Amino acid sequence: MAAESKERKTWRYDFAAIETKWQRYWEDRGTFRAPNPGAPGFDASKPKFYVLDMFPYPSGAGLHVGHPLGYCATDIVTRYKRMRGFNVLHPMGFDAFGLPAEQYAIETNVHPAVTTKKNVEMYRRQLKMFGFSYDWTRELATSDPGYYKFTQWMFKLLVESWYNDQCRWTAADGTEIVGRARPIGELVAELESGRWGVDGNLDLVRSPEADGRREWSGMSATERRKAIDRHRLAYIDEVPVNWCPALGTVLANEEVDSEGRSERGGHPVFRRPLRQWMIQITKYAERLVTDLDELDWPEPIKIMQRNWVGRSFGAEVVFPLADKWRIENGRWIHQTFTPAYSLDGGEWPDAVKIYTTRPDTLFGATYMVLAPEHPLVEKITTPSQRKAVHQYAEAARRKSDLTRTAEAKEKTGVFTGAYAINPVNEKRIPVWIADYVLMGYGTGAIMAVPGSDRRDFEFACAFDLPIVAVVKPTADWIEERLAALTGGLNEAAASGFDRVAAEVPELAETVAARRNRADDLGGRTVEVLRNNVGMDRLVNHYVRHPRSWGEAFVEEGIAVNSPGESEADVPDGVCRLDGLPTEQAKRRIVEWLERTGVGEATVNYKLRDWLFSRQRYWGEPFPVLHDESGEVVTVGDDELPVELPAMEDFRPTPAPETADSLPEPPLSRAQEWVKVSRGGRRFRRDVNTMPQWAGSCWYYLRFIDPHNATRFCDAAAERYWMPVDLYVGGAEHAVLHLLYARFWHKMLFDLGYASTREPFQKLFNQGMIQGFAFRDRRGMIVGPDQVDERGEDEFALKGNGEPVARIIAKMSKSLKNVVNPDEIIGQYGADTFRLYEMFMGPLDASKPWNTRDVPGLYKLCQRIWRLFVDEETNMVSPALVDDPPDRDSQRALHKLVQRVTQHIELLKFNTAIAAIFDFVNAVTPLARRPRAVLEPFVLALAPFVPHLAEELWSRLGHSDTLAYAPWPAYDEALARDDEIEIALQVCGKIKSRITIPADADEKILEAAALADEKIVAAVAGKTVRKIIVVKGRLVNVIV
RNA sequence: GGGCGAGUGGCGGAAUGGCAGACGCUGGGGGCUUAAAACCCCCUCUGGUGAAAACCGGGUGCGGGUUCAAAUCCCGCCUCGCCCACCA
Repeated sequence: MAAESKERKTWRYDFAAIETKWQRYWEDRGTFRAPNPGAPGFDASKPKFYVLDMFPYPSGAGLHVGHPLGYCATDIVTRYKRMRGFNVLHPMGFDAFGLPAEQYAIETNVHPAVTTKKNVEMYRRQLKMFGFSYDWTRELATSDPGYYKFTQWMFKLLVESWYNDQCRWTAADGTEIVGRARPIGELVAELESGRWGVDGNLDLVRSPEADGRREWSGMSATERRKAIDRHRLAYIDEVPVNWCPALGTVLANEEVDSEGRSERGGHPVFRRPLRQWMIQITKYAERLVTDLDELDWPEPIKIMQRNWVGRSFGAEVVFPLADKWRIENGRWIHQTFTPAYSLDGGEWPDAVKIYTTRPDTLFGATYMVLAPEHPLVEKITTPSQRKAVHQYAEAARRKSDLTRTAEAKEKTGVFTGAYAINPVNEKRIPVWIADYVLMGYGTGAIMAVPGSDRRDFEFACAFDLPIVAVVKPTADWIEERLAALTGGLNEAAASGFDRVAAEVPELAETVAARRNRADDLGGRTVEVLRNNVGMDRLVNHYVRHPRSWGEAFVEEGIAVNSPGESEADVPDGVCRLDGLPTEQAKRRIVEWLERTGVGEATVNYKLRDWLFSRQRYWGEPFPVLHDESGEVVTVGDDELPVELPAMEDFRPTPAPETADSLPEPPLSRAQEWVKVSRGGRRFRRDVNTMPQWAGSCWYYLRFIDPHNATRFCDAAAERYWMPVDLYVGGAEHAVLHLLYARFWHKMLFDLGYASTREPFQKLFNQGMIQGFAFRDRRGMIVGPDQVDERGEDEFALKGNGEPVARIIAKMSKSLKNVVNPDEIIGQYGADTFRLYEMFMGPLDASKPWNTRDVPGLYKLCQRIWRLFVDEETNMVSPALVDDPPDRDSQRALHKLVQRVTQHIELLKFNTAIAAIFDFVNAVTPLARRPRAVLEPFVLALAPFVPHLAEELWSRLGHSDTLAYAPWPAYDEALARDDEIEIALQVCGKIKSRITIPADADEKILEAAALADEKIVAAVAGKTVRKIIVVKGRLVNVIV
């Protein structure tokens, strides 16, 4: 405790000794152990609070200063809630499986199990230095077999369940839900009983007399298995992957550059289909969107999740192929089916089904486009087009998604030679293929409405296809377009404009006249045009000649160019849209589509099924076996965990750089492990592993009961602790982790293993801690150690003095601006570090680390220390007295407690700490500081600087930890000032200030203002028209 | 291209319709000290007038608007950051 100075003994604030002492105390006594219900020491009378951090991925670099930002915040909340009398669950663990560990292991040639263990130890040691009040008995790591045993068990649940999307049920909390994951046995029972059948696509058919329905009794064992497998929540499908033979590994889209080469090494990458596990997260799309409404999450995160799920409302419409179908008296007749094919309930043969969000624009569909991979392409392409179509489709297939996107500027495509019939106007329209249509969204085919869609417009221009406007543009849009077309005198704009002008003579004349006067053609020109030509003529011109205007009107508006309501010569049964605003037109056309059987309203989602296999070593093995015929069975629960085999060589296997080589995951080389026999049958284990997300999908549940060997978590404990009341982490997980975990939780909820519909009730995103970096004249990055500060915002290179610019950027090795928390703690202590990070600014803002600011917080710790401890004697300061509190120190205390309490609740720690500064500034000068004021102050300090607070608490004579001491109360009346300063304004300008009793009412304030001599002077000679009095703030005199 | 967020002193930030710049850092001045460190006190948005006290004015990215009153609300623009990106 004692730091000895050279000349005389003083008893300084010795953070190192204090922090070590109290960390040991907490650890030895198990101060922060949180018992589960029923366990010894559990107090059922207290409410619960579950505070969760996003657990770290233990990388080789160790903790950097960004990690503790969120952890400091949750620790403050945790300690505060504990003192408010909550049972608090606050655990920590490690997301220890995953690609970076494997990559690091490959680079350093050390086994990932070894590096992971080492890194976890380093992280744990670093985390403990901060004095976070985790219940360390609950620590877990996702790579621990005792943990992934249950990850595998949950994967088995996915395999052994299906999603009944027609199941209406009431959850225990009373909510009505449509759709529910159920054990696969329930589906089998329905099929076996004959109540349900399947159709040709193996979709479920529930009505007994539906067309194409196949009965269970008439199916072979293999067919039955296929039908069942197709409905499992986890299923196997052929999915294209980015296969890089040279690296011997499959790459994520982001790891492939736009040239189709690997980002690392620049080796060729091939798109190859691979049999992989997929998870039907899409079944939960609707619930993942609607359940967001009741969560206390930042709105931007909710928006991101909604966008990711991408729900849209529209219609599916059938476009029959022209050489197969004709229409007679409103009835569709197929050429070859005799008798005429019945449409009731069945799929249309020889027809293209499209999805659109704008069914109101159906009359403007002048051609169609299929994705190059669309299954119909083969079938409909005419012989003369076959070669071109093939080439195009093949080229598209090789391109990665990224490449396709990168080339998005130029529209490309090929005509198939086939025509389809637009069902609303019975026109023959050509069918094209183009890579701007994606197989993965909607039906993989579109109707092209170049008059109402930007991409279709570009395509129609590129290939000279007809463009029909079906929505009347607004005057605003026409003006904007005109301004763009006539803007300035530049040639390109003018030539675009000339096309319009050629057909509207008055318009041309006006412009020519102005052009001759060398006037500006922007701005006012539009005004002149509007007056000379008239907006109606311009709007009508667009409706007749949209192409001339160079851009499509894609917004909503009034329908045009379709049969109108009042037109007499329209045959019966034709849909009339003209004159209707978009919303009504949509409703009318959908009704028409459904009545005539060529379409229906549908909901579509961008969300895709989740690709769950990775061709990597360092992950959870799949708990499944493949037999020689390809049949898949799950292993028994008693065989879990399926342990990852210890392999000397965990590296990927490079393969020859040919397009037909296939990835060989590292596990395939563990030959003894791979081969399994059961009951005389021979099986092979799945050699893929699960993605890193798997372990983090349910770790918050394992924390509740981490040592349970028989169940992932005790049911009663789960009911007690869930949901997580506060979840803090970085925004980089806004979509994927949080969406996957929500899905996973809902699956467990449906099957009765989780008691809440959502896992994380409140979410908070911490901002990023950035760093300063320096850039010299040539743009090279220079480390801060080589830079001198020359003056205010002026920096120069050490040595030659060349000026450098300071930038704020992410902390990274390449910018040489990473700050190591160990160093800061070594120099100033954990309490100072915690204060600094919390005082930097709002928790959710990104802000730059500036080590220069740290000593200010260190000074605060020292000042607090001296309030209590006499440095000469190492005794409690003589200024600390047992007097009853005087008004000033009492007010300071109540202000402090009020502000700290309110700001902790709002997670505004920077301003809470400002309140602590204010308090210290207020009581430092006092010669006598009452114990009744300083004791509660220590308690209010405890969440922020727990070590210092414990030390002071014990020096004040308490023998027990303050971790469970009741949080100090405050009285708003005692926190209030007796007198306050009021601003006096004349016409909103401050002219004077007065000090007046805080409770002065409006009348007194008004009178005081009018009596003030500066106000009297300012209003002299004018009539006072009005006086606005804001109590406690200001008086504004209007003259 | 779309979505989301941000822009306030030399710096981090405070104030979410009511006194702009709380609190901290940096810098400057002073005190204590043989001296230094530490510590304590004062000043520190800006222009003008003034010896000074003080007084007058401007100011929250830019331009407009609403209001007695705008950093805060509305419209338009600029810059930066993050996420998504041909989603029909």
